[in-house]
Amino acid sequence: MRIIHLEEALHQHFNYDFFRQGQKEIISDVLRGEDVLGVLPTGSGKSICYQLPAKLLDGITLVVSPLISLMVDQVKELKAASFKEVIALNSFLPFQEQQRILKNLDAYRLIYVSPEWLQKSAHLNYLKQLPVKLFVVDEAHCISQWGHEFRPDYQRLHEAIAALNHPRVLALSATATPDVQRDIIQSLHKPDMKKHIYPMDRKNIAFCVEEAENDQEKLERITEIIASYAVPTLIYFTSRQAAEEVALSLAAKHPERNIAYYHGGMEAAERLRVQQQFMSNHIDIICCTSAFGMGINKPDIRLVIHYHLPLQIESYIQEVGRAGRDGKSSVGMILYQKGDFRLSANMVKNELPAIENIDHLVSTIVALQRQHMDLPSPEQLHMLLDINEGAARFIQRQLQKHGLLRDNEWLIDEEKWKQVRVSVMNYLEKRQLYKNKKLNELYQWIQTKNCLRKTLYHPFQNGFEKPSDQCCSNCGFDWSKWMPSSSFKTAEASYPVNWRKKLQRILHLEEV
DNA sequence: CGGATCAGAGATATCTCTGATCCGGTGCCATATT
Repeated sequence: MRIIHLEEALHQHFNYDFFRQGQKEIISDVLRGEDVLGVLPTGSGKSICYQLPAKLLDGITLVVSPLISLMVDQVKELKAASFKEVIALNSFLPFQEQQRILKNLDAYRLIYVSPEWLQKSAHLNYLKQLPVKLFVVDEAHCISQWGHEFRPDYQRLHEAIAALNHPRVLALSATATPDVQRDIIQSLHKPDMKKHIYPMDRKNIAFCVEEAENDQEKLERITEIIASYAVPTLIYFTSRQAAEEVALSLAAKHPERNIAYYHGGMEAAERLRVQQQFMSNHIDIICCTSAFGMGINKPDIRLVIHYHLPLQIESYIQEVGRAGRDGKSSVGMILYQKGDFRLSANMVKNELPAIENIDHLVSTIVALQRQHMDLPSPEQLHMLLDINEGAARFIQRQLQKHGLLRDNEWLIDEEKWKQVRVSVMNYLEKRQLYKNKKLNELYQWIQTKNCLRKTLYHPFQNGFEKPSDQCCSNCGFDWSKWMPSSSFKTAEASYPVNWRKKLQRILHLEEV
């Protein structure tokens, strides 16, 4: 085999002169044919870890990506860098065009797909005819965070890997705690994955936890803070409605700032616009749900405030990690009130079905079958049982796993259900316990009297870097000593009035 | 927790108020006829 000089290849194909931390080690292992789990901090160039192998391997690299918008960005970027043999396959492609592309898939070296797309046997059949040499799972923590309930096809990637005759696997993530790493490895059925784990602590972020009595007080605190600091800011919420409401009242109190909201219930075009205006500093504060963030690479976000708590520490690390990508001093602030825990606990609970829901489903299907009536599609499950969509997906996945459901076909009989009921019930309990454990970890962390930085990172890695500015509110964090550098100009100074008007229209604020 | 929604009671046959109850967040996918 020809000896490849990786630096030369990197220069030749991507015009970089040297590798960043971790890249070369991961790429060497991948080229050697190993299965690899790579956990690299954000902004460290994770995508090169599979893009360079895609150039060097004699075959196709398949990348599973969680969002269409991420795939589109990647493809655009690669094409701009004259890597042309790239395609993203998803529901945005017109049917005819997809058919045409599927018949000519061997024209590509790098193919992006969603986990759902990959589950269609017709799609997989096309891929099976190709020499797929590398199977990449980008943002691999999704396997653990979404795969159990929200997007169960993330837990079925191992089926595709087997169907493709076991190409080497590369799973990449920026924040995978040991719990998540275990989950990824187990779910992919690759117990011998080689781990390349790099620390994820962020020395330029100071952590600040403050307790408030109620929502009113939270709002007042945020109002004060954004009055003092005109910096790009994210405020995270658990409810879409709360995000919108707070955005509106902040906008009313701070007419000099450009404030928008962002959540999954908005039109795609609107979401894109808010995101782009934030990137270009036309918006400086976004009140958002967890929908905002993946793939956002704005270097100068200085302040990330949590108005509500996320459901696990992993989510918190991801969300706060969007601050200070440029290495400059930033703050992660958590505002909480005692009752917030109940909100989170409720969300966790609603994500899982009760075993009675499944009993009810089984007897309903059996009754319908007896009367030769039409059976509901699995997609209608949450309507039928009047449960959360995630809970319905959980049922779907469990029935699939035990052979009571195949594609869209119910294979239910009461005897079979009786046999597997106990194991489904056990799994359900296990998930509930796990989720409560994760929630509890976060809650313990918020309430600790010890150093927040140490308590946050200690369970996941050995030590952490000395903070470059202030440490945390348990180590004497002082707002008055925080001097964020701001490349940011307020919209008033740098943009003509019509921008303001436009933004106010976005916020549905009529001019008074 | 806080809000939205709903059922039932109250003074009167349509509405208004009150207390109980429920729920909140992430995104793929979809293939049809004129």
